[in-house]
Amino acid sequence: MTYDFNSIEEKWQYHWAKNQTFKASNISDKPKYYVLDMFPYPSGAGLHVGHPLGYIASDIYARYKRHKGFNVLHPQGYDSFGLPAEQYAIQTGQHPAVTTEANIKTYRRQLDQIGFSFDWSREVRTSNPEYYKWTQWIFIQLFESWYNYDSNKAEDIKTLISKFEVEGNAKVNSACDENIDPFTAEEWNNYSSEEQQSILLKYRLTYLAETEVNWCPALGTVLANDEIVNGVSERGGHSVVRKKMTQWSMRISAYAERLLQGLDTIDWTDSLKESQRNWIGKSVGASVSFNVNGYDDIIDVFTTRPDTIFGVSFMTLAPEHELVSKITTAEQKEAVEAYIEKTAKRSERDRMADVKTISGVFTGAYAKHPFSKEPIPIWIGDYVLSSYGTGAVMAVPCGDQRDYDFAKYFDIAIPNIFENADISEEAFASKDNVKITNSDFLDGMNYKKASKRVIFELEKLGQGEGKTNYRLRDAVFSRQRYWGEPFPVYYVNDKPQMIDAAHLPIRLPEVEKYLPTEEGEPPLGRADVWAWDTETNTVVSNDKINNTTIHPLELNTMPGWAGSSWYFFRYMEDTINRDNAFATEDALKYWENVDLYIGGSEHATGHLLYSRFWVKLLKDRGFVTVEEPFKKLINQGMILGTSAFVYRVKPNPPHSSGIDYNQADLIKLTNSFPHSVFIPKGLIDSKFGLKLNSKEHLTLKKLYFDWLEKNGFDVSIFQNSAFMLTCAIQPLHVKVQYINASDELDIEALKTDPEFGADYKDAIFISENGDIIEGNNDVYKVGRDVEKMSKSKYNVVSPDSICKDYGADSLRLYEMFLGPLEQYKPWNTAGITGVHNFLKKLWKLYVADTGLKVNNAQPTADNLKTLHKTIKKVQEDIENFSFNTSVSTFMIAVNELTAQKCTSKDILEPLLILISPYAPHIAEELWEQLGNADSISTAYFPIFDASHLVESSKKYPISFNGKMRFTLELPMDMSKDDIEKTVMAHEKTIAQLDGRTPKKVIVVPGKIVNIVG
RNA sequence: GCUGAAGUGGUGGAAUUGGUAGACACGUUGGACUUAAAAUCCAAUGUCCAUUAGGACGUACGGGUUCAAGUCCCGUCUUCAGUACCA
Repeated sequence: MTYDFNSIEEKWQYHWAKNQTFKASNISDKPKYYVLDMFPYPSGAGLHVGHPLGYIASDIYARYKRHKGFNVLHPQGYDSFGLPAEQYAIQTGQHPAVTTEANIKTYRRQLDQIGFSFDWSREVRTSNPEYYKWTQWIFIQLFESWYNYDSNKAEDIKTLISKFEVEGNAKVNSACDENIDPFTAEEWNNYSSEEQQSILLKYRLTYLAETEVNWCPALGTVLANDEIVNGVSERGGHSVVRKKMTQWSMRISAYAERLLQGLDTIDWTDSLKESQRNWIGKSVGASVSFNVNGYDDIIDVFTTRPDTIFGVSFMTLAPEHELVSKITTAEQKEAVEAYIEKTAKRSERDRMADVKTISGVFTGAYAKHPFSKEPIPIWIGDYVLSSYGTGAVMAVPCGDQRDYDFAKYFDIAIPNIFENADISEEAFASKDNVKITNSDFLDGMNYKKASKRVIFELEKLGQGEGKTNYRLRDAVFSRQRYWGEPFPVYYVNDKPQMIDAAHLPIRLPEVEKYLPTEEGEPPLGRADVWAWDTETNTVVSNDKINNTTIHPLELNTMPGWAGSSWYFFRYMEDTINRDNAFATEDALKYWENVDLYIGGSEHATGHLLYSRFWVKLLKDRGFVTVEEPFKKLINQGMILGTSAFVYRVKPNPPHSSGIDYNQADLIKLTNSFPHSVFIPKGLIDSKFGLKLNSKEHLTLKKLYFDWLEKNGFDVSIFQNSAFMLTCAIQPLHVKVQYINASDELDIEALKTDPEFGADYKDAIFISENGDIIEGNNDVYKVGRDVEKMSKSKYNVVSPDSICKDYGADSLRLYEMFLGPLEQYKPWNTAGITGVHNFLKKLWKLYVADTGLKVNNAQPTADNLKTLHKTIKKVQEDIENFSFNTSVSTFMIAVNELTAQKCTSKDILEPLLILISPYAPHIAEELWEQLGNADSISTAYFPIFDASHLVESSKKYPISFNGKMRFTLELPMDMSKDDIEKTVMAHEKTIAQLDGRTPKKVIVVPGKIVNIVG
């Protein structure tokens, strides 16, 4: 019997599905364990071999945990709202729901064939109305919440209203918009309902606000930063400007401190926690208010260096700062407006990245220093971002390098307030060893003392206070797109109103086109049936809008991260119980949160931060009991493609002086040279394209000259002159399917390719020794380079073909074998034969041509040693997520047991359990053949017994000055002194020393001997 | 720019707490089997010098600590990712 992986895998995949082998139960005596993958966006291209990497790792872990006696929840679903489906809809007119459904089918088929132990009964899709009903519901909870810093949690907005009714807003300590006017209880009670709504919006955890976006007037839409290349839109190259737009925002900043503190309670990598810490960006300092001369306005700044306040020689506002237009003097108006227009065209990322170009304009206005009362010139500069802090800085050139460069550039004074600091070349930015001088009451103080004093003095003046600032900004939650969750929001007199949760979901309306409207409204502006009837509580036709009972609905949709910020709770609930809650209390209580979460590091500051935010809100409002969604998190790396290149050479027109010929004619002829000639990478000369007068060069030259002659050009004029024929080289991607393990191109396959064959039909390939390849006389070697897998680079490898040719078990093993899970690594299909051969060897260990070989033979000591060192290593590896080394360990075990001719069931049966998380199909099959009725997934993991690994002797490496010269086998229990004596007496030692007396002999028992001298 | 990560043979990678660098594979070369090919099996394979014995060099680069450094410390370079509307 041979290893027929295709039928074995089909058999077991069918078996698992039919018997619901991996269905999780919410009632169990076993301890629970929740393993989750970041769910995929179902793209039209289907899976490539890079996608399942993390899923294989989590599947191994999930299967391992089952062997270890856990009740495992291991679900999967789809993040099925998103831009690509919408782009496709715009191009083809097909409804995104239709293409998404088709894509999901493909994904499911591809995932199924890899043999994952997913509980598909709990699948979720974010674009399903039964799912997004609850995304809308959570949005309403955010709207109905405010953040109370006194209780340090989110509370029902009703508790805020009660406070307002009794005591106004003076004592309210909450996360809210800046600059809210104070009011008394009496004033509050006299406000109109509309005025009250406006005020409450400034406190709600989701609110409407003006935010800046990248607006592309030509496309009539907002663009993401990465849709903008060099300041213009990626599609079409249209200009983009920054523009303010009213959008929903999430007050995530309210949770900044808790998001920061919570990091200490979760088991994530330090690097990931560090990125979140930096993203949250806590800094402690002071806010300082500067009065603007001649106006009532003040400019608030935040500074981490209040101690340097006497070093301020100017202020810089972001060009978008609201005061700029007001305070700019008539003389400066033109320059300021020109500058603002210029910066509106630069993306924020550009502005942050570019620190070399210094630019700015003086507004003509002055602020008053809070202590010295000196006038301070107010500038604008695009190095100040409106979205960070207050959009204004007090510039201290002697203590901040950017301020210093700005001051130098514009010739602004740089007063030195540091004792013994040299600021002739650069700013003195250190906080250590600071001694303040020229600073009135701060003279002689250090950073800490001076900062404290300044804050004290500022508070006395009422011009500032100590303040903690976070870089974390509130998250914009509106998207001007079609394919996302609709908001459960309608507008009465432009004031947003929530639809009662009882009437959810609000389903996406039909539109005839997925583009923005001509007026620049989002695609939902095209819907005809998109108004809310407050009497029937239904969505009705727009023409019924009367603004009394029927009102317009919100036209924006929610962003991609909305649905993914809570999906892990949905899986906890069985599908049948999902109607009345996002998950029942029992389910939430049982599964708590995700024990192991695996996904890409690109989500470090997006998804992973937003999810934590929503979970904290849901906890505050009493819907869940956990503070953090993901206890342990592993980032998997990316599998990159190994692109293949062929190199097309084209002759450059010769250029020779002193000969009479028509150069223009020659160029024309050369450009129409009809042959496609390809040379292998090894023959490329960086200077001339080909090595001059080499064989391949002469081949090209002959073809070229023949062509010239055929067209009536007399080539003899070049024969005797000293001209050089150089060529241009053009590397072209070719499909990696046509490349074998030795980087050789299957020329025939390329020439008959239905897609590109025509381009290569008459191509001439030259081999490494310079000959034209005809038939099988030689091979063409391609060049290789590692790039991201992408359709356009023809380096995409599909798991379908791998499963068909080698089997899912080979794919699973190989993906793990490639290297550490978290690392980026290139895929090269050639290497898969290694693990495939291993599986064949494994099979042969159990099955001979005549049938099963396994018997009840007594295991030998060697058999037991091999088995137990494998148990130990594999268990350690899985627990450390070091899956690549396990695969090597299996190979070593099988090699050893094959050499030992082991047939003992006592060894081979437990070995199958060790391998089953990695290669479940072959393990199940052999397990069954050994006579087991139940699935191997229910078997208990073998117990490691250290007694089988005890060694009596050790092969000591004997080093001289740290260099290993020979090894010596000595008993393990030999004393240090005896080891030294034995080694020193050894003939090889004497030969090495050559009569010298060693200065020192280091003996580390069980490890090494090092002789120095 | 800022933040995070990575650099070891021809290739993917291994190396416990600082203790024999290159496990395990791929590829390559040679051999067995075969009419031949495939499959399978065996052997060699970091680079350089040497007939052998053996030696020198070697973990991105430059320093340092140590009996001993891929591993620890300082500095430099290169590559990748994120940078708030791709998911």
